[in-house]
Amino acid sequence: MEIYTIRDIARKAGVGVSTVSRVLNGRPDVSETTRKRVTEVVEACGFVQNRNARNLKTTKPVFAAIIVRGRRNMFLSDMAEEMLHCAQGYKTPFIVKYIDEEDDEFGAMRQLWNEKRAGGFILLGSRIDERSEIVASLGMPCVFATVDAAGSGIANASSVCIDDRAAAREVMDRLLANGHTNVAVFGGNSEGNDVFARRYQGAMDSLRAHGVDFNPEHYVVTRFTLTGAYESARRFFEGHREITAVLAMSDTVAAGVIRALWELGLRVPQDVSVTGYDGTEMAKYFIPAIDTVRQPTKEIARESVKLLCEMLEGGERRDVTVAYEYVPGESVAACRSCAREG
Amino acid sequence: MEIYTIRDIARKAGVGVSTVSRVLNGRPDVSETTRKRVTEVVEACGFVQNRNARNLKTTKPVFAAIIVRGRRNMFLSDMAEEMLHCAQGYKTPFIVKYIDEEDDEFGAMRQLWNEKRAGGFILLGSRIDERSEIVASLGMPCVFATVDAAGSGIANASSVCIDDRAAAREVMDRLLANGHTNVAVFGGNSEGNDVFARRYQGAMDSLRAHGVDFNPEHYVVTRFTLTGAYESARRFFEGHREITAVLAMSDTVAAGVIRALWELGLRVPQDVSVTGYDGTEMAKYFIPAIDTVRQPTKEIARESVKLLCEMLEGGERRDVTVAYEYVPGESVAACRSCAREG
DNA sequence: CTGAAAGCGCTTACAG
DNA sequence: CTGAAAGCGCTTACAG
Repeated sequence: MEIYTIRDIARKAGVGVSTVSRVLNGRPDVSETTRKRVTEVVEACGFVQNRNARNLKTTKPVFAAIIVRGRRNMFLSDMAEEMLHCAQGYKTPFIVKYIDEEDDEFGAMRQLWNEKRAGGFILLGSRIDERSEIVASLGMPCVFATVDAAGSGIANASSVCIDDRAAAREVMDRLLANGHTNVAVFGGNSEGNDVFARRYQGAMDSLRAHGVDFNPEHYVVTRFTLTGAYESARRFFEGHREITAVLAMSDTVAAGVIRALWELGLRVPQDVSVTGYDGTEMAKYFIPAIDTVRQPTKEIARESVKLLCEMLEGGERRDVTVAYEYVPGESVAACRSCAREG
Repeated sequence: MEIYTIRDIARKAGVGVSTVSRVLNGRPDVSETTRKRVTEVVEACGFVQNRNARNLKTTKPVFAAIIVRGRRNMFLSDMAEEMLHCAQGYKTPFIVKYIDEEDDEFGAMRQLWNEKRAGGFILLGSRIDERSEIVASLGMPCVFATVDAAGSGIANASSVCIDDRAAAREVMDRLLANGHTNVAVFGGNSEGNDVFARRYQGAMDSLRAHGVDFNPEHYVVTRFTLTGAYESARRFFEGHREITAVLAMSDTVAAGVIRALWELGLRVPQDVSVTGYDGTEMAKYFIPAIDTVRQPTKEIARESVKLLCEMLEGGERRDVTVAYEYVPGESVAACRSCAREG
């Protein structure tokens, strides 16, 4: 099979290359006869446009790009899919760019921007730190999804998220209401100013409000995979049988923890209560179903797309908070070994 | 922030564009002084190459591309990652291209080939059907991973897979050995000649060998998601309480089925045994852990990469069969309601 | 409605 | 070791 260029097609159809280009791009200013002839040749040859040449030449940005960091994260991939779905209602075409967990989303933005392909970005699974200065320097509309950009001071960045601090506080409130005072928290790095830090703060808010002390040793930094969480939990519970509840910062982590407890002979929720976060399919179908905080995927997706399109047309940056929902599962129960309070 | 081109860098550094290009691509034929000067300017400007221009110009294929269809499939994404890892041992750079479950992997190949970017392909989550003619017509080395291309007649396609038919047969043998004669099979479309058909055949082989009849109603075509499997199972078990075991064609499907059974008050494995397929993390951490067939990810990845590189250097097509392994879990038990045989 | 020409940002012989 | 020039395959004013 040969590789045809637009010139080959033009020659075969007996027209100029500009005409072929017009047909290919569905421009209206081509006669029906010509269009038909060109189309036939294109199909007969199985011609495929070279996107590199196209993108090189097309200098005005025509895309909005959704950058997803961490392709293994179902919560994020589902969100991206949802965004693509919402985007159909707008004139701007959206593309999704998946990058590795360890890759640099800001570098990816740079690249896309440099190729004048993207006029705006939605960032999923990103965080706001020193490196996000690049967002400010690029100067084009960006939306951080599931991350709060309110205090970031980036003039061109909006954000859509739930109130993570309040959500984590509510989760801890519920554990405390069930009599659990020896709670371990499994999450990401709690320093900085990202979602994990916020959730950590929320959990601490709750404990503080109830006058319960928190032993820093009970904060476990874990990878956000089943295996990672499982191993962290196995290690942790060797020496911490006093714990009666675990607040995990993702459903995946919660599942890994539950399995580890199960192997240690501790039943959930009878012996230990465990909560998750995100509201994924997994939380719903795991046995026991995991109590979790549902981040409203569809709504975050819809708002993010809307916000970006607004900004693309000159709108101001905004920070949108959407409502989270505590979804009861089967993984939390009243503490049996604890003295009843109140 | 400005967009710089290679010309801008050349001007600022007081050299020609060719020299900048040489530095950028790490060519040896540049003096150290010049290299240093150029590098400094590049960094000061935060210059990023335009890949479109680069790829347009670079006409000889330099990549091997791994095309993964279905990004939600952990089994496949893990495999792709593993392949990338193995590829580091070879001179050919590999790239991964994720496409949607519903997208056309052959179209993606065409595009990549058309842009002269890829000199060879590994296909993950593909199938061999009429449309795979395009593979033959492209004529470049291809490897189907986890799919058997032995009978495909495609002269440029190798394959690496387990013996799916034998594996499914072994799974069914084990269920029969546990006394289960009323087994339902949850899988994909069993027609055609792809992995699902092979697994189906394997299951039937076993039943036939043991003289057990199979009611076609007990073959359930399901989506390969937790929700899809859950819903199929809920529907199916409404009217099929005679079933004492389920052979599912993926771990995800098995998990969805187990949850559905649980909600119907049927315990796994006490009331119903369930087997999965693939050997994923999920199977290991689910409660109960799911009996499954482990496809040796690392080995399939390694063999696929090796095979493609061989072919790229003129080697012949080959079909490699790697050993699968039945991984016992906690989801299969002897049938209680069945009359003991033998 | 149509075509010839310029140019997008690179790389790569080619000549020095 | 270095630079000027041609050209990758498109699109887009521009002129007819």
